[in-house]
Amino acid sequence: MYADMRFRKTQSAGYLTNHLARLFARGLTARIGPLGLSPGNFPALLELWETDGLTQKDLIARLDIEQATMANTLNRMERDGLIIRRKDQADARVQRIWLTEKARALHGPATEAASAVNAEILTGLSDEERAALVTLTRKAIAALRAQG
Amino acid sequence: MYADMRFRKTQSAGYLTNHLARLFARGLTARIGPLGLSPGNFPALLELWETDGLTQKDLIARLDIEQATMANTLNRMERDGLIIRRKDQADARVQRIWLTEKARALHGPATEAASAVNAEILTGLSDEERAALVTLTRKAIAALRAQG
DNA sequence: GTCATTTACATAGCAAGCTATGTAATATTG
DNA sequence: CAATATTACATAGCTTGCTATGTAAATGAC
Repeated sequence: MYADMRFRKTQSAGYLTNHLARLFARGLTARIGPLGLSPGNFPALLELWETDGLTQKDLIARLDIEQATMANTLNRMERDGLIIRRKDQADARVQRIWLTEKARALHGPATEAASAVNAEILTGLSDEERAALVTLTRKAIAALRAQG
Repeated sequence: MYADMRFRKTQSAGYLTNHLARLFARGLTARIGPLGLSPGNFPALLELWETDGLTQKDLIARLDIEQATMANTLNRMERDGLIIRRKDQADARVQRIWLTEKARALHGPATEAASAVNAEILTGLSDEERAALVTLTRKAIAALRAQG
């Protein structure tokens, strides 16, 4: 009489998005691992390639990542020779994050690798479908940001 | 003369999918935490609510999760009183996974919570857009599965 | 100007993903 | 049937996300 209302993973945006995100992460790990990078570095690197010398607070504001997560990621990046942290002159609480020469040199190869992963993971979709997926995903995120 | 070809996070399916997946995970944690569940339990629970007494290998095949990840998740679920593991009669290498009464009782509340999170995170999208997001995401995943 | 509050960051500890490797039981092979 | 290979699972150790909490510096209140 009534439709089957069980929860179906193949109809759940949350379930599917988690799965697709893991596929992207696997692909990115494979492609940027040889460069000495891991997926968690990527967000911070993108911001710093654009604007070097940001503070941890700046990065957090741009990336929707928790402060503690960023602090730990920056620790690993410093350990791996991608950044150095220098105290801000005006405010001793603030650490400014500067890319090393090594990290600057990885800009081209790393973003090319990321683009390749995007193409690879979305091989099953047409150009229009890929554009739609990007637009819808961005729209969902933006709506949440707007309302808080 | 030429378009700016920098990698843009707002145009990257991988970047955006990772972000959206984190938003789903945060929402799910908030909603199912009070039930004594966490997001990582959900995939295994969905399969076991459907078919109790699966083996770890069965779960892995259904979920595209690595064997070691599943073993650790099952350890936590056992610790938290959601499952028990019993040796298979025919093959002593095999552990069959059985839901506890507690876990069976959570079927309704947990799937309702997950549905609520899906609705909540996608408030910015129309019904048609939500359906399109689900379809595109599923299609991308399916294409990768098909080719291996 | 001192005391309380806020800010910026660090640390501890857990979840859940991964790869690599170990181990016991079963299956296969000569 | 003994030796080898394979299978099913466990364990170690890493990354990256989270919450909760600690700490030093700067700011604000009186």
